[in-house]
Amino acid sequence: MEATPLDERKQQILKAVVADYTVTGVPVGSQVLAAKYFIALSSATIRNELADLVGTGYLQQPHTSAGRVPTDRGYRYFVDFLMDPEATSPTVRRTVKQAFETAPHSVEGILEKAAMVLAQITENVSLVTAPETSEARIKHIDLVSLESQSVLIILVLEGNLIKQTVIRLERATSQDDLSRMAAMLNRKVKGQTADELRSRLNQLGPDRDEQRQILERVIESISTHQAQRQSVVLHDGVRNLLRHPEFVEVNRLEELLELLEQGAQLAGILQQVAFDKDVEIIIGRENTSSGLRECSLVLTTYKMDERVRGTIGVIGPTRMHYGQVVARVRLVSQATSELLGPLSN
Amino acid sequence: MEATPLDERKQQILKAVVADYTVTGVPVGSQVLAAKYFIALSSATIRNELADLVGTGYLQQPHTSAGRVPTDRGYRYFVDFLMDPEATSPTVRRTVKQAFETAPHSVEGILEKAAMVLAQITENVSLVTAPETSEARIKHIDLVSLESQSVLIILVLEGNLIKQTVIRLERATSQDDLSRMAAMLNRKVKGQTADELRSRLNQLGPDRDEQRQILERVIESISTHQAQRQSVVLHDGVRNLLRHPEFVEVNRLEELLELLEQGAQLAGILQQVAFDKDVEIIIGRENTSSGLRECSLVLTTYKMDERVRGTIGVIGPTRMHYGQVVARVRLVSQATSELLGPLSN
DNA sequence: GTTAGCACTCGCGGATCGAGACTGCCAATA
DNA sequence: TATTGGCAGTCTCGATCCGCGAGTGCTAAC
Repeated sequence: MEATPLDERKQQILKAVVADYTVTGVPVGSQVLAAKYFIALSSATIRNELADLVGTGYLQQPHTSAGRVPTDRGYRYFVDFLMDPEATSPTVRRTVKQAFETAPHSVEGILEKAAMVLAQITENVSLVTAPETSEARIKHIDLVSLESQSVLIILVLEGNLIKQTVIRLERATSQDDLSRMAAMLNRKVKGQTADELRSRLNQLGPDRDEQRQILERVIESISTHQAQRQSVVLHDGVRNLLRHPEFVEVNRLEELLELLEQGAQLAGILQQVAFDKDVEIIIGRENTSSGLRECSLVLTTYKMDERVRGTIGVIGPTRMHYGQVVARVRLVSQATSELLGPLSN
Repeated sequence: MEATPLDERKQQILKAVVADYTVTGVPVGSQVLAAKYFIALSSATIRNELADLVGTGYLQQPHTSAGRVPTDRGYRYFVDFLMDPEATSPTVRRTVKQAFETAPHSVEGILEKAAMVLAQITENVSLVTAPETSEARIKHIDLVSLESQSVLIILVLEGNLIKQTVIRLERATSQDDLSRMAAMLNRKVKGQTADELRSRLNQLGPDRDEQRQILERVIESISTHQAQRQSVVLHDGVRNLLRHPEFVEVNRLEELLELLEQGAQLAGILQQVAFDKDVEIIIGRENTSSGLRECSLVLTTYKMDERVRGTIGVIGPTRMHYGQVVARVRLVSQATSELLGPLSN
C-alpha cells in the first residue's frame, strides 16, 4: 500500500466509481463506467485500470465477478484531491433559514435547531457538542434561597447559557442577604471567565469565606463541562439512518446507537477534531471506535464571538455524498455561528 | 367478539400462553402447554380449549399449523385479570438507587436520570414528559440587561426549574433599574402560579406598563409548555429495541423513531393518560397512532409536592413481560416522586 | 368431557439450477 | 505500447423444489 500517485485517467475513473457508487449503492462495473462516463474508452481498457486501482488499494471487489467499490483509502483520495466543491441549493438554504427563524434566544435552543436542520438536510445523524464554557464570560450571577441553608446559584454566561447548582452554606442566610451578596459578586465577576476567576480567587481576604465558597462552586459548575447531562453531545436524525441500506443489518445500528446514547466516547472523538481545519472528514476505519468502522464523520466547528466554541457535523454511512454533505455542514455551521454571535453581547 | 367470560381453565391456559410466549417469542403449541404447564391434561384437551380461545378472539395462529399467539385482546384480558403482581428484585432496586444518587438537584436532571434508569431496567424505550408548569409556584425572578433594550428574564419555578426568555423594552434601562424592578417583582410574584398571576394582572395600574409587559411575558413563558424544545418528551433506550426480534423489520423501527424524534404526537398521547389510575397499559392497536400498532405502552405518573406533574413510562413490543415492567415503572415513578418532593421547598 | 390416533397442512431450511453480470486473459489492431 | 473485441470462466442472486417437523382438527373410543 505504498503511496502511489495516480495518473490523470486513474483519478477520473476513481472519481467516477465514487460518484456512481454513492448514488446507486451498487458495485460499479466496467461497462457502466464506459457507457456513462467514458464513451471514448472501451470497457476492456477500463477493466485494466480498475485492476490497477484494486492492486493499489483504492478499490475493492465484494466478490470475483462483481463491480468495484471504493475502499476507505479510495474515499480518502477522493475527498482530498478529487471532490468538486459544491454549492448549496437555494431550497436547502431556505430550509436552514426558516428553521433558525423560530429558534429561541439561547445557546441551547439554537444548537438544538442546528442539530435538527442539519439532520434534515443531510439525511444523516447530526452531532453538535455543547459549547466550551471555561473561557466564556460571566454575564450575571444570582443567588436564590431554598430551604434554611441551601442556596441555588444561577449563572448566566455569554450566549445566555444558564448554569445552575445548589450549595449548602454553613449558616442560614436570608434572601435579602443573599441578594446583597449577589450584587456584590456581580460587580466582581461580571465579564470574567472561569479561568480568570480561578487565578484571582486568592486575592479574596480570609474574612470573605462565604463568598469564596460560592465562587469556588461557580468555577466548578462552569468547568465541569456539564457532566450532569447524560451526554455532552446533541444528536438528531437517527431515523434517517434506517433509510440507508447499509443499516438493514441491525448490529451496526445497535453499536452506533450505543455510542450516541451514552455519549462519552463520542464526546472524546469530537474533542479531538483539529480546530484549524475547515472541515474534517474521518472515513470508516480511520475511526478509532469500532462502532464507526463503517461510518464516516464530517465535522467542522462553530464560533461565538470569533472564537471556536464547539463542534458540529454529521455521521453517516461511508457511502455518502461527501461533496454535498460538506457543503451543508459548512452552511449550517456558518448560520449557527452568525446566530450565536449577537448573543455574546 | 362478544364479551365472553372465560372459565377458570381457559383463563389458566391463556395465562400460560402469554407467559410462555413473552419468554420464548415462539408461538406456543398444545404439546408444550401440556408438558410444561398442565401435566394433568392431554394435548388434545388443550387443543380444544385453544380452538375456543381463538374463536373468542383471545388467541390467534400465525398460520394453520403453528402454535397460538395472544391477540391484543388476549393481552388485555391478561393484564386486567390474570397478571400476578410482581416484586422488584433487590438488584433492580439497587440499580435505581445508585442511578439517582448521582442526579443533580434539578427537575431536568432527575427526570433525565429517571428516563435513563427506566430504559436500563426494563430494556425498552423509556418516556418521561416534562412537568406541567402552569400551576407551578414561582420561586424567584431575575432580570439581566443584555444590549441596550434587550432584557433576559430568568425565572425559577418550583423544583429549581429554570425558564428563560428575552424581551425588548421600549426604552433603555440600566441594570440597576432592572435589579430594582426584579426585587419589586419578586415580592409580588413569589409563591404564585402562572394561573394566579394571570388573573391578578389587571390589578396593576396603567402606570406600571413595563412591569405589566414583563409579567405578561413571564406568564407566557411558563404556559407555553416549553414549546421551544424540539420535543416535550424525554426518551432513552432506543438501542434496547434493537435487541427485540420484532424490530428486525426496519420499517416498524422507523415509524417509531419518527414518533420519538418529533415528539409532538407522542406528547399528545401521554397527555391523555388518565391521572386517576395507578398504571395505565395501552396495548397494540388500542393505540391511535399507527406507528404504535405493534407496541405497548406502560405508563404512570410522577408527583411533586403531592400533585401529579407528569407522565413516566415505557414503550416496547406488545410481547413484553408486563408484570415485571409494571413493577419497575412503578418503582421508578415512586423514586422520582420522592426525589422531586424536597425540591419543591 | 377427555383422550388416543391419524391424516392433513404449512412454514422453514437446504439443495438445485439457470440467468445475468462482470471479470481476466488473449490475441488482434492501430 | 496502449487499446480493443472476443470469450471462457466465476460468482451472486432469485426462483423453484422438496422433505422434515411441528402442530392442528377431526373422529372414534373411553
